[in-house]
Amino acid sequence: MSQDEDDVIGRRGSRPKGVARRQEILDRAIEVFRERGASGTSLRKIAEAIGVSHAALLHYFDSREQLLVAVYAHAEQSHDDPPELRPGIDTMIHAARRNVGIPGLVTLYSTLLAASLEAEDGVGRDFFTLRFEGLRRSITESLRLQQREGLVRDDVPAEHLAALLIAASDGLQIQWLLDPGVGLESTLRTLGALLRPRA
Amino acid sequence: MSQDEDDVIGRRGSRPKGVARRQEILDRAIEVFRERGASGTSLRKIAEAIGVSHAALLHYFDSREQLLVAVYAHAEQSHDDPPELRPGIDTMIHAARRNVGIPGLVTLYSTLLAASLEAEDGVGRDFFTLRFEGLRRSITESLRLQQREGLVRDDVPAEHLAALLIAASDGLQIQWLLDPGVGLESTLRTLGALLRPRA
DNA sequence: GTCTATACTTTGATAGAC
DNA sequence: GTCTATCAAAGTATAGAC
Repeated sequence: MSQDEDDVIGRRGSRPKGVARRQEILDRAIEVFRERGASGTSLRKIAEAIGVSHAALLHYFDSREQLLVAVYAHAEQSHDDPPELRPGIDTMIHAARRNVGIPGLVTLYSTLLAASLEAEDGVGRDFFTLRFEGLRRSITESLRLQQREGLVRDDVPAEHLAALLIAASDGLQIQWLLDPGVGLESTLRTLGALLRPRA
Repeated sequence: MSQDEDDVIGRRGSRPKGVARRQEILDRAIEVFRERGASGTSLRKIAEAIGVSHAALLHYFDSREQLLVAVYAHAEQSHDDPPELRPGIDTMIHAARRNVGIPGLVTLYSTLLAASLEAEDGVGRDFFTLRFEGLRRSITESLRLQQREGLVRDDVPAEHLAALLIAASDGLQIQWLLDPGVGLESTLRTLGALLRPRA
């Protein structure tokens, strides 16, 4: 495998082109998306808001989709990792509470995810496929442990619970974006109650 | 209120322009989307597949978004209504089993939903906001009844369960589109198990 | 290595002919 | 009611300045 091959979030192998400048662009792009989402964010608008030409952006990112995925991935990475929480309902609640402060990034996530469904392949498709695989695996593993410890009901398969946790989080965020009256955190807590063993 | 005002799925009031031809276009458009989703479906591609000019499509639909929303709404309406099922986990499983045969329309749904999140207003935004409100209300009502009948555990609020059902269905469909190995129906059945009272 | 300038192609949308 | 012609904006690609 070549060292210059791209990975899913657009980084290059051993010879990144302009790591520092690239990071700077990424940081400023996140600021642009944080409030207002990806609404009407053409490559040219983003470039204008950052203060460069749209062609300069394409010097660091091969396409608009790659830039957007990199922005989301970078924003996700820069989150404080959950404070000593094992993957499960608590980490999802933690993420939800954080996300209510950055609706633009939540919108960006949903938009990129939907766009990735339409593509046969591409950066977005690979990114989200790997993301879901990784999430399901780690949550399943964690839930299985919690089942053995009596913290989670063990009469249902952990794989299903993991997929349900992720699905519920994603789906609830969408409902919340359309109607902030939907209680994101409280509804997730109810899901947590469903997971607890029958006393 | 004017009779010519559009409703959310693009129908007009008392003077529809070309109802028959419009339906014909809608039907053929559904066929186009059924297999391959909205992937690369520009207005011109759709028009070409149907056999008209792209301007002709815009004669019946004010915009691309309105056409797509109308296509999805029409496809949804033409489904056989659930056979005597009250809104709840069973109707979601019924819908999921149907959707596995028409992945293109599921993709279209997710795409339109994500696009509606980015718009301040517009046809899509209104359509999905009303759709979720209506679904949550009818499912909540139905679940509350089933709680009284002892079919659903009553130690959690029915409103939360309704939102969770919808969210889980939407989220699982996305995971399933990215990885058909995800058991759509079986995972929903597990959610159904979580809803049942503790024997 | 970094970026501007520029041009190519496709898109959604509009105007007006028939 | 449907077409052709046309538009502005978009994503993308390339050439070359510094």
